[in-house]
Amino acid sequence: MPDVKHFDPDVALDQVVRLFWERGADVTGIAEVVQATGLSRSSLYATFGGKERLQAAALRRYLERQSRPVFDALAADERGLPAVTGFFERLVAARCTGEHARWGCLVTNTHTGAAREAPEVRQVLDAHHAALRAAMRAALEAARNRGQVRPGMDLDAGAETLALLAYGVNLRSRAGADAAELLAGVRAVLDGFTRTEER
Amino acid sequence: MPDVKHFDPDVALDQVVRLFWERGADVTGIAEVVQATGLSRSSLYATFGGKERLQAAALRRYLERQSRPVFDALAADERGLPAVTGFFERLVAARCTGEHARWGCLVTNTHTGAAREAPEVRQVLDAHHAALRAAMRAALEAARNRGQVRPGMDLDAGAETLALLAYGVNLRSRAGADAAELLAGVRAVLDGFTRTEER
DNA sequence: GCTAACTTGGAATGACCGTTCCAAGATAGG
DNA sequence: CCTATCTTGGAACGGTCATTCCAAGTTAGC
Repeated sequence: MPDVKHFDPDVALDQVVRLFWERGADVTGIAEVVQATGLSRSSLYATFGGKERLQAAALRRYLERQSRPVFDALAADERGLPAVTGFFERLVAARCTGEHARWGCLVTNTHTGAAREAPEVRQVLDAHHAALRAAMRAALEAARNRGQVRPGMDLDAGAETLALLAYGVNLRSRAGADAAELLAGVRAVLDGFTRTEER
Repeated sequence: MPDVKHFDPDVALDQVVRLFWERGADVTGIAEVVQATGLSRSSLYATFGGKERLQAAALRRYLERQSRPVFDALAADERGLPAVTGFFERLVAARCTGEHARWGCLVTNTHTGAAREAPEVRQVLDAHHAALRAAMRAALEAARNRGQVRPGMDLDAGAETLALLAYGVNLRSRAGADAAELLAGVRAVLDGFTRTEER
């Protein structure tokens, strides 16, 4: 017989994601969350718990809605190195232009924040890293099967490299890095991974 | 005929650097700075100005005292790729063990913080990136002169790569990344840069 | 030892922090 | 329509934020 929620928690969480992503969770007060979502403090706390739990929820949402689809597409892409190149080209474009320009990546940003040590948060950071690495690894495997990759290459190490590179791109983009420079940095790695005929 | 300072501003700033580095500038209150330095609020504000100017000063200090010496040593190292390898080995060791373990890099951490858009701060971030890239570029040049590098490589792009990689290492280390994985990621890049005989 | 110039400790400021609480409102089953 | 149960708006909480201010203390030149 109870009353029912007067709002959609899913929509609200998406708005929180945008807020934390653009402004940074640490420097965003509950008052701003209230304003952005239109919820009252009561509803917020009743639905999501305190700020730390809200931040963890937003982070999980970001991973599922923003990162995961891209990772899955990369892992399923059979083209090999061109798939990796495409991934980074889209990444740099998204980080430097469009509606999310200079927002960086919420997961990357969280690495340096205050919540980084909270278990609920750390778990998402690690899950993100594992998923990114796995996708890179899958793409590199496809590349090797197509003979695109230099002989004897360690695919696990290469996947870690590409993941670290993505973090670097995300980080620098938030501080205004030049898109062309980021792309050049990406290209140099992939050139090094590529099998060369003459040499 | 005035009174003279009862403390050494240089020592105080070093203590602030440690505090901001370990805990994060955004979440560190002035009260903590007062406690760590032993100064009074009056002396703090009279000497360094407000928090934003203090943060910029600490960042400059970090760049000069922590980063610059390492960058200079790298740039002056004539060994080529082994110099780069050594740089990253020491970096990973410093980030994952010892008294600064899991602190990350103050400059890297600042990329995602609230002060990242303040001109005084942005300037240091850019200076850091330029110095790091230049040092990497110098090391790669030495490597090419010694025939260690694969033919036709773009040294500027390679330097950007290595800089981005360093940011990735710094970032992930602050969230507890495994040293061995980080080193593997580094190795894969350098292997790709290396000239190979047979192939 | 006097005084002008500066520093220092510490109280006070108003704004904002995350969180709690409660009275009033809304809902659905009986 | 009634009532048990949940939601909602909004006030209120104690704490902390960065910053300011001032009276008291300290110094160096005269």
